[in-house]
Amino acid sequence: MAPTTRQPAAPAVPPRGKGRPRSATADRAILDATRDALAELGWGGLTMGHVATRAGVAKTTLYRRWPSKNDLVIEAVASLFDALEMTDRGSLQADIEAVVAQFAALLARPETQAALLALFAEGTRDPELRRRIRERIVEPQKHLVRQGRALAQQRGELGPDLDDDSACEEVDIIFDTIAGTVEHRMLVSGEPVTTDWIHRFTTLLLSPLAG
Amino acid sequence: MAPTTRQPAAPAVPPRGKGRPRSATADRAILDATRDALAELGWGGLTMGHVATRAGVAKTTLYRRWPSKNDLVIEAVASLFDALEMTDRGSLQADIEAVVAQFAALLARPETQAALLALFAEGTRDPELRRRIRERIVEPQKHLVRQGRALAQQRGELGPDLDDDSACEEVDIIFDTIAGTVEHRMLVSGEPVTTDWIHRFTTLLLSPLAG
DNA sequence: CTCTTTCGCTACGAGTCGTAGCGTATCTGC
DNA sequence: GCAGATACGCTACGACTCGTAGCGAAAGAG
Repeated sequence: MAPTTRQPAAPAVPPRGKGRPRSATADRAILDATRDALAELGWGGLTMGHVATRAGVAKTTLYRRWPSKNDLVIEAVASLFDALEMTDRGSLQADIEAVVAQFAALLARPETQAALLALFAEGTRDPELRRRIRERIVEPQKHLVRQGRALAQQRGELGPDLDDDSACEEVDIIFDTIAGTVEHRMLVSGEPVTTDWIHRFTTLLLSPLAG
Repeated sequence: MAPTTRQPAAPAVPPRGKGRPRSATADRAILDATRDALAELGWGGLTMGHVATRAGVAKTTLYRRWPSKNDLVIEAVASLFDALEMTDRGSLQADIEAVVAQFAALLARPETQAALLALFAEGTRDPELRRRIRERIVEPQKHLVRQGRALAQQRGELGPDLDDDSACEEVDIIFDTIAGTVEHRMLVSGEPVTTDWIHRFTTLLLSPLAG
């Protein structure tokens, strides 16, 4: 596998150029085929040729849009995470539990499991890929933590930020704890994340406030 | 990549058979070469042929011992985790901080990073591989949690187990939280795990006891 | 010394990778 | 309309990796 990952991947809005525009249908077919193939074959079994055939598209067309498997998969997976959202449910604990439940449901999907960890694995060796993962997948999740924090501050459950730096670090530690723990339980330990487990975990997480 | 992962891999103690015994030197050379190649090329760049050449061994010899890349890597990586140990430092918090520091140092090694996540990724699709990972890598770590728990109970920092089931679940949740959080911070967020961060994380983790 | 197993070496078919060249299809600007 | 530009599907290619098979030589066991 080459260093890879240089291009900014397929642009969301193709620049209205001169010649024949790229087929949006093909884009969707390719990403759908990628997710299907991931669920069925896993990361190691996913081949560009296979995706192309399944999408009813020439292999060349894949490479015109995404220069490597990483770039293709990151786009196919990232869109799944767009569904995550933070809704005001009246208390910090309830808000967290709802988001964790959404996150767990996402990680239960077969196409998410192998893909996410394999992307993380490649990311440890490719700083550019890691940057894209953080930008496209991790940051949107971290945003949920900030939202929940702001809501809790409005309710008076949390005090206001002391300074920006420590607030930022606190968001980081909370985020790594929630995401890391849920991922580890589901993907490594391979045990289910039930509502009961979520409740106990969230209680543990919030106990500094209770005391 | 085939389903793989059927054989119990190379036996620790070769059965004293009749003919020429397998070279223990070759075993060590192969595992060392695997770790080196992992650090240098990552999971995707690691090829059986490359490992064989680097170890000064025929490719056939690799396949006689480990039937696939997974089996080879799991053995090469698992031995690194044997170094983790729990020592009595006088308090639960100090004990945890010491173990987390060891764990973080291990995850900082380049050969551990890509390999661990790639193994986890394959494990999501291969139950047998996941079982071997849990047996060879996860269980030894979980044992540290049980040790720390027992020490804390001796000191009176923790009450005795109520029943076996809930104790077991508590060990699970603690373990997933510690391992998941540290892994997520180092391997996904890509941020350093300093002694200061460890202290703050451990304090958060133990706050239910403080209150 | 013989028997058994492992050793390194070479070669093989199958599969994947990423690229190049071709003729065709489709959209834009004149 | 028509010319230019671009994307399309298709085919073929060399380079690489995979996992296996067959060989003669080496090394320990009895």
